[in-house]
Amino acid sequence: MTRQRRAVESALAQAEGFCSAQDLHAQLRDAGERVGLATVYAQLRQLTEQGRVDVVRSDAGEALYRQCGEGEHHHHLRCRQCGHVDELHAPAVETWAQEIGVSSGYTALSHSLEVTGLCPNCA
Amino acid sequence: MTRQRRAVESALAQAEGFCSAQDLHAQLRDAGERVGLATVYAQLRQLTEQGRVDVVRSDAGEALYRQCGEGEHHHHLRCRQCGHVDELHAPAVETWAQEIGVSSGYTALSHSLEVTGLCPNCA
DNA sequence: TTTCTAAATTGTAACCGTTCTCATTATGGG
DNA sequence: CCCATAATGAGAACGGTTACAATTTAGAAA
Repeated sequence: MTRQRRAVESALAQAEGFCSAQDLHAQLRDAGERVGLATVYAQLRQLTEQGRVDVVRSDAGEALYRQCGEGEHHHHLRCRQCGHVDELHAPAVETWAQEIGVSSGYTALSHSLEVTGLCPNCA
Repeated sequence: MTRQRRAVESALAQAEGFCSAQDLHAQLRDAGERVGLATVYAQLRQLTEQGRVDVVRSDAGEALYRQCGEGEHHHHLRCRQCGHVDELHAPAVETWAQEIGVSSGYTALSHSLEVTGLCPNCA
């Protein structure tokens, strides 16, 4: 348990929702914590392997990280054309994902869902 | 409508499920079609903008493409530890995603869903 | 506390998928 | 057939991520 490890976890906890490794690195630098970028990546990989953070990929291909079990979980309805994003809440999908995983013997379940289309303005 | 355009569309149609730009490029090369990698990317971008193909990101950050409206649509249950993937079929989620999009005025709807966890072997 | 060893850290270089550049080639209307 | 316009594509550039190796650090043992 090193100073850097604590710093990364703390930065993740402070961040709301998903943020990239480089965001975290910049945030730590701004906060005066000297942590190497390679270390941020290493910590994030460990945390991911332990199932303590979720990873999704942005459209740009960047990896975005979020602490598991944290606040509001929701999904996105995104326009392919203009990039506009609405939030979706779908309790039925939450329970479905949980149950389908459990029934296959999986644990530490998480999921990601995105609906894409053309919004009224772009159609 | 160029020879290369037809070749890319044809390769996409032949491919089952998602495949990467580089896969398509290799497939075309093997089939004797001379198409530049940059052209494959350009075509895929156009097709994506038109909503004729879906894009998802693999865990490695590669963009994977799939023709819209094509055959079997399904989702994945993936183990975070060993990478094992099971296919999921979820008619209820399909219709939910469709309806939620339509009710927001969206058209040309598509969606992606992935459930992750630790499989029985890795738990 | 001091010493020691294995593990963590980190700057830099490499990697790889993707995008950009721009000279070349092809298309299709007139 | 000609020409203006757009598409093509080899190679360079780019950006996020990972590998590497030298240095530093944590934590146990003495």
